[in-house]
Amino acid sequence: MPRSFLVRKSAGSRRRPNYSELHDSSPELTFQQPYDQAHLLAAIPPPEVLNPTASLPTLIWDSLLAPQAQPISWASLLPQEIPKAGELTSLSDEDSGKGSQPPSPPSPAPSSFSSTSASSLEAEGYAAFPGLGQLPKQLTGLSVAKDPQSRKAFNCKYCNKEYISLGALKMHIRSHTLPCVCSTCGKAFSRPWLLQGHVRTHTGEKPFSCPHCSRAFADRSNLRAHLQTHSDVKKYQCKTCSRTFSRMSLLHKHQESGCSGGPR
DNA sequence: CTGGGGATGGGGCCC
DNA sequence: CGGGCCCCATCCCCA
Repeated sequence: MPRSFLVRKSAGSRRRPNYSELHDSSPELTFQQPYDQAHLLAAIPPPEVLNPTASLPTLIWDSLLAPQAQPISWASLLPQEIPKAGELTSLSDEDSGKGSQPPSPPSPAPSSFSSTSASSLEAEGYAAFPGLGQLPKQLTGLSVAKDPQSRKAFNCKYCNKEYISLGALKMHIRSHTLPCVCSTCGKAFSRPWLLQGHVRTHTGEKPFSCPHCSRAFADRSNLRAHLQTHSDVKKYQCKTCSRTFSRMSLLHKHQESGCSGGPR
């Protein structure tokens, strides 16, 4: 099942860090994507198994998403007191958190990025709505739309998306408020670990090493993708030409560019 | 056009 | 219930 089936953002907003405005999600989206098929494919392994059932996950969401109003201005979110650049490294402090974090070397300034910038941010950015931890009902839309079946539903005040749990909604709200701000560039993120990963782009830290080559990555997912390049068997296959790809995105591109049909 | 790296978002799960 | 982490998805960019 698609992971972001409920909360999809426009491609542009996701990728384009326009710090001058808050990206927003789209209006209610409840697609049933052909997408799952792709997932299934992703699970196909042995070459012999590579069959024409390969999917063609067409991404239509983005095109359907229109920019929304920005309920909260960036100005109001960017903490005037963004921690000095020096505190940056404190972010990696989270590495020491649970241990599942990258085997990164100890960070110089262990501390509390999250408790610093994040909280200060929250204090500021959330001033309007007392702490994310206790989302005000008026915000969460705890104007709770009780659906007909009497099942509780929580609506986001910003985009009106609906969630079946308050926790999910709170998490979603963060994507609007972006409480985690990079002290180096000011970019904001919805979750601390997202910021953490971002910070690595500044520090150059690459805690995830490929066991097959000398490459290292800042993100585990990217290492995983990289590992595919070492694999003889690519996971994603074009059902038209049977060609296989290491990434779904490559398959997408291949198909979108018009698969010639014949195997190469 | 293809392949791959970099960056980032979000749901689910675990503690 | 909340925080943190995992995993997956996807886009952009460049060679």
